[in-house]
Amino acid sequence: MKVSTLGHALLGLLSAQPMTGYDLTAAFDQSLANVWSARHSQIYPELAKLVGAGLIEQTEAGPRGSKRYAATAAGEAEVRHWLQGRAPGDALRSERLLRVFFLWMLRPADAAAYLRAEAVRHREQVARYESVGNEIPVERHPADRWGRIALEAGIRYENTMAEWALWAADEIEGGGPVPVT
Amino acid sequence: MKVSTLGHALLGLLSAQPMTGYDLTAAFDQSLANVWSARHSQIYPELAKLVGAGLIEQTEAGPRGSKRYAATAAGEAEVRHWLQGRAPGDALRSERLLRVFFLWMLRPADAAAYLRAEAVRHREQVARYESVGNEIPVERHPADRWGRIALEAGIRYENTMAEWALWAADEIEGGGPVPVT
DNA sequence: GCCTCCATGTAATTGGTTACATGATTCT
DNA sequence: AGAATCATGTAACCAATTACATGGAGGC
Repeated sequence: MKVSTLGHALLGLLSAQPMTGYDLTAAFDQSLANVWSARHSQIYPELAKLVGAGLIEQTEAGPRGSKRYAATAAGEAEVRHWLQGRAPGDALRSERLLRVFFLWMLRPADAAAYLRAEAVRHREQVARYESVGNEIPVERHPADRWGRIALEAGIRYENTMAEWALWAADEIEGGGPVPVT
Repeated sequence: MKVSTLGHALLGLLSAQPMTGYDLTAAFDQSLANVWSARHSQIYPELAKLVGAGLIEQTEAGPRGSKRYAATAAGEAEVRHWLQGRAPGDALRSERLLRVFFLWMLRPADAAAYLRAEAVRHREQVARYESVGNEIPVERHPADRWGRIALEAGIRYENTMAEWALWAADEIEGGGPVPVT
């Protein structure tokens, strides 16, 4: 059975604690949203597949027809195996960065304005991340610690991009036509 | 007519100079590969759609049945419009970063090893980017300059992630159990 | 009674990758 | 003659988003 990235993410979450599809959807909307996203319409069918593969099992049936799942031993083993296998190349796919390749089509002042607006957006994201970080004071589960570490990656990434955007804007607007060599 | 991101990328490339589908495929394999990727199987149908929408036109028929396209005035206008519209949120979707959330399932030493290996991979990518940068000495088209600027973003990004990964590894291995507060 | 949140599912469509398929030109 | 490269296309499949659809439980 081949398990998708979404499948591995669900298995990882369900290895920390049993959850319903609804809870999992919320997890993807909150902490996980910044590295991987998924809608409930993708999650529910994936849960059914994982049950079929014996990687998770339903542990409880609650009110409103809710179903709580937990990872089986096989499921946890699958996550560990995934974590130790080769990670993909993961070339970043960014429409925002793609646009940069075509900024020569705008007047330099407009291109610089675009970049400065980008810097602002990246800084705003830093602020959002930092407020997320402040709202999780206590660590209940070891997983929380890793959430913080991933958050730090996000903060550093956004700060780097903000700095880059300002540098690029100056490069274009201030720097004169073309500094060959 | 709604134009996809791929469509805009093709329009942008064809605004710089007329090219064949083969040439465009090569462009996506080289410089553009780091921000957006596309295979020929996606490019050829998209070109047909853009012709249908009047955004590009075939300017020349070469040997081996090759077809050269250029952006029309409407096509160039569409790119400029796209560049000035709102860029999407573009939350980074990274399987490599997703894994970090589940590293609590490994022994700390294994988790740290994973992160140090990540740092190495990011540094390797920096080296690759830098050699790409050295291989484009002269700027023929204004677009080349923007390619360099985008490349700089890639270099800064990879360096940031390498530093973060080393920091995280130390945090886990050296830092003791849990630094609450 | 009404609104909000909890809770689960399916269908349609788009975007993207992998695989299948073919053939012409150029270089050695 | 054979290999590499140029060149274009289609089909099948997978991943992901948006829209459709339904209903129960709890709070006001």
